[in-house]
Amino acid sequence: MKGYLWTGGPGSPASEVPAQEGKLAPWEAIAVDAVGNVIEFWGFKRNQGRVWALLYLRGEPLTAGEIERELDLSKGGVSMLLRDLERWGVIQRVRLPQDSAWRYAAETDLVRMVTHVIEEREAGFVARIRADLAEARRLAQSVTGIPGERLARLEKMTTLAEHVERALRLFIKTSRLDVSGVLAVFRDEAGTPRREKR
Amino acid sequence: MKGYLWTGGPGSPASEVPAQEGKLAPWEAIAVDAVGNVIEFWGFKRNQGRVWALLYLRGEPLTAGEIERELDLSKGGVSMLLRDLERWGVIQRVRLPQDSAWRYAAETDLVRMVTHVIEEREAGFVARIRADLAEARRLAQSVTGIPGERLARLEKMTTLAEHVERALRLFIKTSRLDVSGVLAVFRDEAGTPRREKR
DNA sequence: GGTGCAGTTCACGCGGTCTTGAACTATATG
DNA sequence: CATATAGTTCAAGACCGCGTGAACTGCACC
Repeated sequence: MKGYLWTGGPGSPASEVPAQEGKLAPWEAIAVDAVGNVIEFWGFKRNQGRVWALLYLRGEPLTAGEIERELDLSKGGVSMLLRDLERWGVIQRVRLPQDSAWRYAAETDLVRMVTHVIEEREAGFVARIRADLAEARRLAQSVTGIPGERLARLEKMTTLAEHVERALRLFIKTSRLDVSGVLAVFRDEAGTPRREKR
Repeated sequence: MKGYLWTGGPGSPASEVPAQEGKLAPWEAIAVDAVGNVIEFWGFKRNQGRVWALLYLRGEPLTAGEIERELDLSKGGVSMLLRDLERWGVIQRVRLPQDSAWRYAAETDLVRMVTHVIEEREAGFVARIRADLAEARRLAQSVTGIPGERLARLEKMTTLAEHVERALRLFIKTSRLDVSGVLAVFRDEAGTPRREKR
């Protein structure tokens, strides 16, 4: 896709790194970006992942200013990112005794982290979907003349949502994710003639 | 994060549907949109989900033109959406004997569907991340003076990625997702003074 | 009170993605 | 072969989220 920074050819990659790299070691940069990519893939902001990764790798709490410099972000941006992360329960704000500025530390218990996030984000969303589907089902049932087969499909979707929601809630409580029952219900389909693949 | 755009609350979802809904029954519209939202949340296009949902609910294969009308999409858009879905193995293109146009049918085996998608999308992505982290680890080890504690954290991240990748691959093979070993490794952390929430 | 630094908020612009619509190709039908 | 209909491709534009940077608040210390 983008590739207009490679005009120099494969010759000398490291020598002409744009400007100041802040202070990030190369290995840190790679790791931080990798996490950023995962997180983005998950539907969060890339930089949220990068900030968390930096804090996690460093181990010790950093100030907003340090993060700003290390990751080359703007002041305002860091502020918002940190606030988001704090709300997710993914970092913690700590005040060192003699220091005048806040510092931020990554939550290191990944299980707790994932639990938290699912609780605040996924669960609510899934519940919402489940409700919508239930509503659709209710409406559909109140109308005559709908082929039972279609209703069945709609019901299948609702129960899928219900199962997922249940599995998530259970995961939040027990930290154990069990999806065995979720998809089992749907192992292929009875009643519809299998189509041949083209 | 994204998600505050969907239709109204459970109160009046169907009442103020924009303009002409084509021919979609209200309950269909709700269900279709619900799926669209899920799919969008998952990182696909909203309309990909809507198209699949429509086909799934209808049961019988539809033509591109019908989809276009039902969901009020453009011709070109439908064409691309269908092609995407077909590549994912999420719908199938069928040619009815006497009909001159292609028709499209939803894959009804949800397990196979999810397997497919994970295979093409997630697995490759996770592998990529794993490789990046491994690279970072390699680089970090070749440099002296890095606190062992930091290396340990980096290693933790890599093994997490490895475990996830393994779990996914296993899921593709067996249709059984087992994450018990994935997060267990990370149950909290020794060495860092945890405590006090803000 | 004044100076300086930490942190927050927000309008704006950039960049990316999705959809459209029109031009084009392919395929059937008389 | 001519015509119509189905399907594809792609450039242009609409749309939307993100990060920036500047203005602002709050706080500490002199």
